[in-house]
Amino acid sequence: MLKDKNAVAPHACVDCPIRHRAVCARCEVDELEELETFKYYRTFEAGQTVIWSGDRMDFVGSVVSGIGTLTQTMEDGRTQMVGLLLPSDFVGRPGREGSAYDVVATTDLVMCCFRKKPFEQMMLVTPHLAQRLLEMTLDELDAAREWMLVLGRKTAREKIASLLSIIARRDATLRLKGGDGPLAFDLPLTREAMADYLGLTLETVSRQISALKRDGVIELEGKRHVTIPNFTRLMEEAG
Amino acid sequence: MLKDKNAVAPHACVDCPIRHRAVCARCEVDELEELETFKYYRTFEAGQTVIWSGDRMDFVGSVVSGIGTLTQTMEDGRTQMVGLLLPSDFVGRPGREGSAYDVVATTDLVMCCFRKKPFEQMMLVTPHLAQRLLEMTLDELDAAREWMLVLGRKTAREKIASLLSIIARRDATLRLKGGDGPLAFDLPLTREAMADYLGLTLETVSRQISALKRDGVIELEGKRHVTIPNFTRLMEEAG
DNA sequence: CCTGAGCCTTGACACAGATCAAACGCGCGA
DNA sequence: TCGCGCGTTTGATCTGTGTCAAGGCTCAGG
Repeated sequence: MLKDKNAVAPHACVDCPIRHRAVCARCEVDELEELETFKYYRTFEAGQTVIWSGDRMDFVGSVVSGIGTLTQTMEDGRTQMVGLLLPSDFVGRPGREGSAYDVVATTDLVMCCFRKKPFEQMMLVTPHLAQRLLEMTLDELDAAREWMLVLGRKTAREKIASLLSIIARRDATLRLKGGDGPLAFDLPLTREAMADYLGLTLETVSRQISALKRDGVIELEGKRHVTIPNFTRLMEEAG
Repeated sequence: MLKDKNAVAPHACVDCPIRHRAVCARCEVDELEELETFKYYRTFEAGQTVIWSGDRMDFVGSVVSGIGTLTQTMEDGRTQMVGLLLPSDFVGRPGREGSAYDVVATTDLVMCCFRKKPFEQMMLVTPHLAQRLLEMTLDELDAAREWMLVLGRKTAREKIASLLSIIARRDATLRLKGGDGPLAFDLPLTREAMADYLGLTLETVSRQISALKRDGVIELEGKRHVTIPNFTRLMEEAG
């Protein structure tokens, strides 16, 4: 687990893999240089908690690589995932002291962090930063509302199909291959994490995945590697 | 229903009831004057559709008075409400052609609209506007995520209690009375609309409201007027 | 006054998904 | 190599909520 903990050397922003999709996407080179004066990297191992809900946060930042989750928990332990953090996604809210959610690294995770104070000040005078953050926030709001439909109105089978199609689509765009042959990817989430995302129990998740496999909608190799022979079929199953 | 259709004379922004909470909240007087050059009012009767999902939208705007809803519908008719529009809430997304949701007036509704093109251009050069919109969008995102927990993990009874406490709290802040005696308000939604918000059927909503009444958590006068004898108790029921 | 249309309530029953329980399989450390 | 732990699968049963159906209340219009 420790093997490549230090493999991620801090890079210059201009070489950053998320350069054109993160909050800094619209920044000019001189603005990037300013950002770099208060930027630092942090790495987390799979399973580690990045921040606890309510904890003071003195940074904001972007996911560079790996996958994280945003979850809310009730006193009695019921938990609901409210966001999936993928490379280029933004964490933290300018103008707020604490975190509203638990943030957990699902896989090994690298984050590009900015000290909050200077970031907030730079936002006030750098429209490129504020504009991009607004755009990203509006996209996240759309995604959250899409997810409300899934949570409120879809059946367990449709929920699983929805999740798979979202992961498949993201994966396809990340790898930017236009070829529409059978899609294949590794599930980045455990059955339990999927259950938390979908408002189900892990047993139901397992059963519905088995059912989709039995019905030929998906193929499984091991527990995690999924291939989608017919994406249209999957979309129909998702509603 | 037509009685006060024209009672809402266009007002000057400086006298606007939502002056300090809407998207224009941070604008200076000269900025308000610029906004007024491309602003107009529209009124809708209860039940009327403001925009259909997918329709081209040539304006953005704020709710001045009344209540509206944002809903998504699946082909087979299942619908999920994804947002409640209260006075000062913003409708529409700068930089997008069509509406992503159905927007419906639940009560008679007055909207302050801005032609989209000039609004977008003004946003680019007016940080006060963009900053405030970012802040409002972040708040909406938090509300949506809060709602995801309700939809995914709460029981029918908890869902109803959550909805009632949200409406009660908003109502209390709108009327700005610090007094914490028994709260009372009129439900602005039909049972069916509540069901759409909560991911339930209208029968279940009706049953759970009856149960909360039977258990003394709420009191009902007619079908719509609710009083909360003990707000803490209601919060406990909401989880 | 009657009538009909919305909206709401209540009951009986069915079923999707939760809960409880057992066992599998794979990887890792001893 | 064994054995343990974690993630997963599968089975049996229970239960909360959906579905279908009937009837009530209230208000507007004839």
